[in-house]
Parts: sequence; C-alpha cells; structure tokens
Amino acid sequence: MIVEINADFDLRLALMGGQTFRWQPQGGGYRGVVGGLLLQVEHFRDVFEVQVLNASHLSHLAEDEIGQYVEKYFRVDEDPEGVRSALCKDPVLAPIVQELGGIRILRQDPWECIVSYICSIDSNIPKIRTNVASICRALGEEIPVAAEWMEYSFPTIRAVADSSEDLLRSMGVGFRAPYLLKTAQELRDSKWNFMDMKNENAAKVRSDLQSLPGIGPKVADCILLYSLDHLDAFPIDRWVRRTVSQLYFKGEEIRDKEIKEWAFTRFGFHSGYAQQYLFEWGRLQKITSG
DNA sequence: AGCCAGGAGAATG
DNA sequence: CATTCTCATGGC
Repeated sequence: MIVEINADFDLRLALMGGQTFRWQPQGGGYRGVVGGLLLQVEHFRDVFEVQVLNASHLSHLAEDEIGQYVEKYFRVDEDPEGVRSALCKDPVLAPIVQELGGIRILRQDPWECIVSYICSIDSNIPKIRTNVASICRALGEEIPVAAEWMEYSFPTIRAVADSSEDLLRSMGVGFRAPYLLKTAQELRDSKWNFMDMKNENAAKVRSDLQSLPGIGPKVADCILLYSLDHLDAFPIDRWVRRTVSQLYFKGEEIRDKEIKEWAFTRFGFHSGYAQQYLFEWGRLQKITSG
C-alpha cells in the first residue's frame, strides 16, 4: 500500500534530525517503524510517497485507516507555509528559515517520545539512536519483513515496566535505566490519558510529565512538542541555549526561564517551530565550523 | 586519548 | 533560588 502526501517537507531534517530516532536512510529515501507499520518514504518533486512494507499485523488498523494514520504522523493537517511566513517576520530567523527550508514537526507516539527523550539525557543523537534500537530489539515485537530481515516494533509500556534495571543497563542507557523502568511502571500502574493531554493546558501537562522520573523541563517540552500537539512548547537544550544567546543576546548567558518568556513573546504559538530551526541551525554551525 | 553529549536530581550555599 | 556534583556510556 502506498500513501501519497502532498506537502513541502524536508524528510532528512524531520526523520534524521533530532526529533525521532527510528529512521534510516534506505534506497534514496528513508525506512522506519511507526506504530507497528514498517514504512518506506521517498520524496519526489512536490509529493512524497509512503509505502507500507509489512502486513501491519501489529497496527490493528484496517487498510483504509492506514492512510489517515500516516497523515497524522506526518502532520499534514497544518499549513507549513503559514508557519514559515510567520517565523520570517523575525529578521534574525528569516534567513535561517530561508536556508533550512521545510522543517516539519512530526506527531509521534507519546510513549515512544518519553522513552526516546529519557534516553537523550546528556547524550548525543547517534547514541540515542543505538539505545532506542537496542530497546526495541530486546523488548519490542518482531516484524518479519523478508528472509534475514527482521524489524522490531516499539515496546509497550508493560514490556518495559516488566523488564529490569539490569536488562535496560545492558542496552547502554547507563544511569537512565532506573528512569526508564520507574516511569514505565508509573505509566502502567496509574491512569495516564495521552489523548486528554493534547487538549489540556500546557502548563498542567508539563508539570504532570515532570512528576515522572527522568523527565525534567527539557524532556517534558520535547514530549509536549513532538507528541502532544503543544506546538508552542520551546525545549531548551545546550544547542538552543547557545544559539539563542549568540543570535539574540550578544553571547550573554541567559537563564532558561528568561529564554522561555522571551520565546513565547517573540514566537507565540509557533515557538516549537522556531526552536526547531534554531536547534538545527546551531548544530549546522558546529558541524561546519569544525 | 580525551572531550563531549537534545539533562535530571540531589546536595549544597 | 542559584550553583555544583554525580550519574554510565559511547561517539567522534
């Protein structure tokens, strides 16, 4: 089955940047597992095609629901041109948006996002990817694709909650192992409704998330932005802190609280996209400056 | 080889 | 409330 999506979309930045960790370059496009579906994505001129490679026995989706599911994941229900033109009113951001182009924010699964960004604590993108891959291989369900080709779904909350700290440590996550275990157990044992969290007040959701072990301000904002439809969230990590300071505050050190207020004042409900451009631009500068 | 990494949490001034 | 320390591992 093939789903065609009509959108300007930088797939490399969306799938291989710092927002999701399950995709790999493959044959001119990218391959990744999303909610039990093994997807192959390729970009053509003004559309890209999403091909469903597996029988989707884990997705519990009917054939005609897969298209909607994929479109939700790629967040086609938004106007990227409108977002960019709004951001370009900022004279500092305008040339960056111009250069980086069509960054898009995916709509990921909240639980996958929680695990991924707990793994991200004091880490780096290549390592997060290997950590997440190890966790899926050990605790996810097998998705047989072809001979000698096995993919793995993202493990359920229960699968992680019922594992152990030692097992998680053996996947290279180090001191994050107890965070992952305790948060999974809390989510298993209490009633968390991620759907409701998409409509609730962002501050409330943020503080609820921060009650979970291993979720602080930065990780909570990533979960809000990447999986809970709170596109005004502005995750502040080292890169963003550094980049904002450099571009807007003459290199002065600014407290996170001030950066948050500054961001919302300046970018409003598009703060999440602003953050995304600033993050990618900061990393690009580091790469090109050696 | 040694520095650094999409931080959080606990312990201190 | 602000600063400082530790946490485990691997990428570059």
